[in-house]
Amino acid sequence: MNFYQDIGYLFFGSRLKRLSESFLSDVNSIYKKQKIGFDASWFPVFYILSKNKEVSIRHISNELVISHSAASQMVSSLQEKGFIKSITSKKDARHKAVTFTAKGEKLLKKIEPVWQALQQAMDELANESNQSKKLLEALTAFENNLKKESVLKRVEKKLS
Amino acid sequence: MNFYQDIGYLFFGSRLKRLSESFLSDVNSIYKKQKIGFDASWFPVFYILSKNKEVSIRHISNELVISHSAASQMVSSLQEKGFIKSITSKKDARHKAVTFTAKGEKLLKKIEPVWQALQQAMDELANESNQSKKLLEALTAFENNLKKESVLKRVEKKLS
DNA sequence: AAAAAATGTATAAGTGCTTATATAATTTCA
DNA sequence: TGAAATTATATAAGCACTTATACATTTTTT
Repeated sequence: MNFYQDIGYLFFGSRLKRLSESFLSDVNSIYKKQKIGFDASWFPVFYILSKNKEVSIRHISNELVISHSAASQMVSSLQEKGFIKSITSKKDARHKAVTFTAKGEKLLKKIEPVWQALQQAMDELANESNQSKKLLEALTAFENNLKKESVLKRVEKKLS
Repeated sequence: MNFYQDIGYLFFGSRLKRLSESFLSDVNSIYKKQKIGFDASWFPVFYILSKNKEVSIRHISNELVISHSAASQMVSSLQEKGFIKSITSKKDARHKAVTFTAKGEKLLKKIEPVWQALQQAMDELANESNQSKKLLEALTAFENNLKKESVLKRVEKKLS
């Protein structure tokens, strides 16, 4: 049963997922403690709108590399809560022009200091050891290697 | 807007998740092409049962660091498909003793060569550059730093 | 030995994605 | 110009988790 030894990468996926979930849950605790009515899952859309006054749903889905459907659902949800509004574009009636409401802008101002603190904390965390400092770089390198040749092709070669 | 610059770790979670999903989807393509009726999501339970003849649901949830509920649902699903069986333990009636059926054992034999090939492919992938070689190590270091002091505490310090 | 706490399990409801499908608006091109 | 392809969106259904709840069994405490 030799091949079980280095099983690391076979459980890789769930390990990554777990890490990201505990991270998000921590971030939500921060908002709660600061008494800010914000949820970490809203971050991506708020972040994009903080940089672009007006975006389409397709733009959001492209930026976040999620399905259009997911982006559409995010926007619907934030719209129901009154943080953003979306109106059909004048120029191209297929597009929705998504923007902050006044309420959304106000919330953005409140959360920006938290993002800043979070950013600093993560930077420090990443610098605590040489290895974790390299995590983002390692991740990028790994992703790039995968682009060169997919897991699928790599395994097919072995099995044929 | 200086603090937006190095936003890397704020999108960290979704990036990890995406990588793990594309990995799992690739692995499923492999099973399909090899005409093996197996799904990547069954791997964790099959793997654990390949190492332990008999396990409890609680053991599965601990090993995989998922909720008991999730483990329970996995077992139910694999049981419905006829790959495993679970009977109430003689020694402690709270436990279920989960084991392979003959059908499950047979499938295990079929997938083991694929796991082996996958393992080799991932090892090679990890060795293609110094940086991606370090990915698992970097991940571990990062996790350990987080254990020392949570993101929550780190951010609270900054904000107070 | 009885009461309280801990442990193991199952199920319901919720979340945030996915794919599949449908519909409308625009662009391309024969 | 009209038909076909593309683009943007919304919604339904499914998936794999989660938390909350309930319940049975065992262990611990007094």
